[in-house]
Amino acid sequence: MPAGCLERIMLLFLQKPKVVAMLREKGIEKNDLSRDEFLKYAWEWRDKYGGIILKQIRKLGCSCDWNRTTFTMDDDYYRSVIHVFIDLYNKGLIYRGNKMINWDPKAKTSLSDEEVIKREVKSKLYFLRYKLDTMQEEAAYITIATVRPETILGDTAICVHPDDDRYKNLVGKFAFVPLLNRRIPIIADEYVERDFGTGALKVTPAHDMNDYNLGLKHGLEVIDTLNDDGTMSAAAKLYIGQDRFECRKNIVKDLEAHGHLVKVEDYTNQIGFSERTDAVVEPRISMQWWCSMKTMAQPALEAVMHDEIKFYPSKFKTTYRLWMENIRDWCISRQLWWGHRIPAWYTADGKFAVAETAEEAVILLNQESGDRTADITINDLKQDEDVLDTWFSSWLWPFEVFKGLSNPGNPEVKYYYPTQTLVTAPEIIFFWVARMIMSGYEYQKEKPFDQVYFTGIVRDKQGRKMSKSLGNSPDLLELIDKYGADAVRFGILIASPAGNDLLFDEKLIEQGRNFNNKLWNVLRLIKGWETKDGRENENAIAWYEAKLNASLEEMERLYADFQLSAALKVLYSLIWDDFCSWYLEMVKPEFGAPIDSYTYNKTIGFLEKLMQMLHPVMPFITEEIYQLIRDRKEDDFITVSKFPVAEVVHQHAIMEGEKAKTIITAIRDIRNKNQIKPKERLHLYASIQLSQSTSAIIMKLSGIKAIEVTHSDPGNTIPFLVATDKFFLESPNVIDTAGEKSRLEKDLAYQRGFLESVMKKLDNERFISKATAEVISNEKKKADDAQEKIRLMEERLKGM
RNA sequence: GGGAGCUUAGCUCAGUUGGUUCAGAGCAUCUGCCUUACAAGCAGAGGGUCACAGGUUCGAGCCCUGUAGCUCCCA
Repeated sequence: MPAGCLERIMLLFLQKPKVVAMLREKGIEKNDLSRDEFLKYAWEWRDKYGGIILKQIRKLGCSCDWNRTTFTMDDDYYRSVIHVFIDLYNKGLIYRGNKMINWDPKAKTSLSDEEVIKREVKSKLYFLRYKLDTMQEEAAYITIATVRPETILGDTAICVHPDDDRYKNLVGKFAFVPLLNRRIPIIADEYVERDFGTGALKVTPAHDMNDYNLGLKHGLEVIDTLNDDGTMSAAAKLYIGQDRFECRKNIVKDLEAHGHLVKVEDYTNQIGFSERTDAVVEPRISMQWWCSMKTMAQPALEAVMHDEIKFYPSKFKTTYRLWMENIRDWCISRQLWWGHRIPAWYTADGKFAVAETAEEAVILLNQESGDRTADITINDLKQDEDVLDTWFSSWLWPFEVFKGLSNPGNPEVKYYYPTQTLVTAPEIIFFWVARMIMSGYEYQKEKPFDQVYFTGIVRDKQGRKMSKSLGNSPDLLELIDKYGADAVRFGILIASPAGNDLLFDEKLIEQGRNFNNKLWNVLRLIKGWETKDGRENENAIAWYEAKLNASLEEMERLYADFQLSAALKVLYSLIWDDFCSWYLEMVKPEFGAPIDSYTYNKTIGFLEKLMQMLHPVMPFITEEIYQLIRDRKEDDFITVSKFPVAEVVHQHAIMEGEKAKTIITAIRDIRNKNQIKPKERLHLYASIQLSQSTSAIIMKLSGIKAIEVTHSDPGNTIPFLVATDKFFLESPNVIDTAGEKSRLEKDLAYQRGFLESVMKKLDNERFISKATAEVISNEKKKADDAQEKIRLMEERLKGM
C-alpha cells in the first residue's frame, strides 16, 4: 500500500492553530509587538503546537520515519531557501516590480492568486449617472453599473464598446465623476461587455485587474484610493479614513442625495476572500518580489504530459496542463514577520542588492557604484521587511529534507531522490505539486517523484467541504477516543474511492469499530481451542488458501492502481465473509472438543497473513493479534514483517468450495422460507455423488443428518437446483405447494427469457461470424445450462 | 465566459480493455435466530428502464453526439 495515503486523508481533519489567533486569545494584537517579540511568540507556538501535531499524527497510527522530521524554518533549510532566492535572482528569474496584486487588508499583506478563494456573494448592482461634459445648456448623463460604488473616487475613465451604437458619439468626450467632479475621458475598448449593466464601464485602474490592464493600454491615470488597511486614503479626497465598506454605505447615500443613483438591483457575483484571514481581497498595485515561471514551467509540464511523473487519477493532468500553459509570475513577497526574510538590502536612496548577508550586500553595492569615495557601510543598509511566501520554501521539500541542495549528491539524497509517491490533495496541485516539480528539475535536474496520488476532498454528509466557518469538521481525536484509531482509519479509507471526494459519515467509523470487534472475537475463538493430533478439513483449508491467494492477487492489482477503498473492500470481505462466516464455521470443532493440529496451524497461518494484509489500514489491533497468536521473538513485529505475496491460485479448490457454499445457502434459504428450525437435522438427497469432504461441510453448516444419492424424488421433500444438479431436502412440515409452485414458475419464466435472449444471439449469423470463439462457446454453454434447468423445472411442475 | 467531472438500489458509492452467470458493496429495510467467538452478532430476503434522447455495434451501465440537472477548477 502506498504509504501515506490514509495519513494524508486523515490530516485534513486536524485543526491547524494559528499564531495570530493564539495571540489574540491572549489579548495581544500583532501591531503592538515588535518584529522580534512577535517571532519569539511564534517560535514558542511552533515548539508547542509542532510537537502536538506530531503526537496527533502518531496517535492516528501513522508510521513515519520520526527521525527525519524537518521544518522549513530550521537553520539549514532556511539557508537553502535564501540561497535559492539569490540563485534565481542572479539567473534573472526573480525580480522586483510594481504590479497589481491581491491585497489582504486584514493581514496587510499581498497574496498569490492561489491564496484567494472565490465565493459567490449576494451583492447590489448600483446604477450611477455621470454628468457629461457638453456645451449644451441641458445636462446629459451616462449611466454605469457597479457593485463597488466607493471605487468611483478612483475612476479615471469611462469605457464603452467601440461598436456600441448607444455610445459611439460619446467616445472621445468627457464626463465628471460624481461628488468629485473630476473630468475623465470616455474611451472605447472591445473588452467591454455590451450586455452587462448599461454597457458603459467605469475604469478604476488602481483597484481592479481588468481596469488596470485597460489603464496600461490607454495610458490612464492611476489613483490609489485605499490605504493598506482597507480604509480610504487621502487620494480618495472624500471619506478619508473610513473603512471601504462603511464608505460604500455612505457614498450610496450621498450619491442618492445628489441625484446620481439611478437604481439598485440585486446581483450575485464572485468575490475573492483571503485564504489566510477570510477578509475580502482588494486588487492593489504594489511593489513586490516576483518569480518568473515560464522557463521553469516548461520541463515540469512535459514531465507530467509524458507520464514521466504519473498522476492518479489522470484527469488532473488536464488541470495541470491548463495552469502550466497559462502560468503567470508568482508573487513571492509577503508583508508578514513569520517566514524566510527576503535577502535584499536597501540603501537610503533606494538602491538594493540581493545577498545572503549585509556584508556581502555592501560589497555588491560598492562594486556596482565603483565610486570609492562614497563607499556604503553596513550601517547604511536596511534589510527588506518582507518575508517569502511559505510555498517558496515548501517547493524545495523533496530534495532539501535530504539536504540535496545544501549538500549536493550526498548519499541520502542519492538514495531517496526521486521519491516514489507524493500523496496530496488536488487543492494544492498549483500551490505545491507543480512548484515542487519545477524546483526538482531546476535544482536536481530530475523529477522529484515518480507518481502523484490525489486524495479526494473530505466533505460532510451533505456534501459540503469541511470548513471552520461551517463548524462541520469532526474532531478526529474525539472520534479516536470514541471508536479507536483503527476504526477511524478503516471508516475513512473504505469511503475513499480513487480521486473522488469523501463524504464523511460517522456510520462508517462504526463499521470500522464493528470490524475491530469481529477481529477480536476471532482471536478469542482460536485462542480457546485445544489441539489434538490429526489432519482434517483439507477441502476447507484448500478452498480458503486459494481464496486468500486470489484476493491477494486482486489487491496487488488494485493497489498498483491506487484503488485503495476497492482493495480494502476485497480484504474486508475476505476476512469477514470468507474467513469468519465460512472458513471458521467449516473447521470449528464442536463446543469443548479439540481441533486437529493441522487445521489449527493452518488457521493461525491464515490469520497471521490476514493481519499482515490489514496492518496498513488498522495498525494497532493487527499488531496486537499478531503478537498474541504465536510466541514471537523480541524483534518480530508485524509492522516490520513482509507483506504477504500471492501464491498460485488453485482454481479447482475455489470451485469446490463455492459449490458447497451454494448448496448450503440454498438449504438455509429453504429452511427460512419454510420455517424449518436451523437446529432440526434433516436428510438431503442428491442426484450426484459429492466428495466426502464436501459432504461433511454441507452437513455441518446446514444441519444435515445424512446425504444420500438418488435419481428421483423420494417424497415429502423440497427439491432445488444447484447449477444443473438436483437436490431434495427432507421436509418435516407440510410442504407449501402453492408457494413453491409460484416461486418455481417465476424462476422458470426468467430462465425461459434468458434462454430466448441467448438463442437470439446464437441464431444471429452476424454474431456467429463476428464474435470470438470464446464468447460463442460461452453463450452455447449458457444455452445448454438454461435448457437443462428449464427441463428439470418443467418436470417438477408436472409432478406437483 | 473557458475547462474538467458527475447523474447506477431508500442513502453513500463501486463497476479500468463493450458479451444478461455483471447490474454489485456498505448502510438502511424486511423475515427468522440470545446456535457457549462475536446481538457492535448469525442465517436469509426484497429492492434499480444504470439522468433523458438519439447513434455506432451482432451486442451498450461501459463507446460517440445532443439535452437537462449538479459539482469543481480557471477567468
